[in-house]
Amino acid sequence: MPELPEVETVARGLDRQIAGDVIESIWLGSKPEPLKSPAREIAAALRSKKISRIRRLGKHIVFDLEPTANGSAAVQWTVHLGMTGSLLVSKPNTDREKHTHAIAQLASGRELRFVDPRRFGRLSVIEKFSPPGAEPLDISLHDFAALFRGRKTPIKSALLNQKLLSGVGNIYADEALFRAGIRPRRRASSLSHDELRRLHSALKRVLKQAIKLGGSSISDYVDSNGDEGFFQLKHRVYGREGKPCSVCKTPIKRIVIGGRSSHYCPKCQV
DNA sequence: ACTATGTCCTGCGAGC
DNA sequence: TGCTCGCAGGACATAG
Repeated sequence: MPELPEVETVARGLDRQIAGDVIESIWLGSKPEPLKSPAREIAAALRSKKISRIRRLGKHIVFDLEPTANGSAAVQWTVHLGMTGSLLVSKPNTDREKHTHAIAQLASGRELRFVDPRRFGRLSVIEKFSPPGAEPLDISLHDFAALFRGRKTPIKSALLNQKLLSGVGNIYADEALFRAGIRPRRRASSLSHDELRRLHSALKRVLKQAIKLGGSSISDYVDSNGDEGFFQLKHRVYGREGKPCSVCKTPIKRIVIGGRSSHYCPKCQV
């Protein structure tokens, strides 16, 4: 589910709501825990910590925790939402949703709940998190072009490779390729300079617009308030198989690339 | 080093 | 109504 715009929306919402709050304690649920770090390490690292800020790096939500007086080092708590994860700020007496795997009790009396039906999400504690790839909203055209040099893989797969770009997912890869007029199966190394320029610009444009609209709510994505996004209304190809292209009316095609469904207009994209 | 494929999990909608 | 199948925003491990 959550790609860069959705994760950005959640992180901004959390920063607005709970930055400055203190995690009094944490409850970690059930057997196959969605944890990268050991449970006791996470619990110990979060207990009594003040959250100085919350932000997005790649598709990760990063909580900066202030060091405590007894000299413990400053650490970060990272949350990856996987396909179906959500982080919700709730009143403590509200019903616990099914598939709630972690709850942080905050000093303000609220709770931060991690809910994830498919359990692909991950929680972890780390000294300083850094995403593996470049930040799509910041990367220069020069560096962007260099990412794809000599790569035989389809451009769609390259866009999804988090070691190249951190944050692009299936929806925004398809939407950016449509806006740039490039077919998803094209070999990454085959793109001309002009195509790379268009893709670089289209990707930033689509991500920024999606952030403005609070992301795409396809099935169960909601932000930290439980509110839906609206960018799904702006999708031109994703999820529109067989429907007419918004530009030329040609039916949108759906193919599978690297195991991921990929949507494009056979006339507008070359 | 790079690329393709399978796997982890649960839920939902389509089709029979 | 109720079953089975395919599919779903992601990211890893593994094999070639």
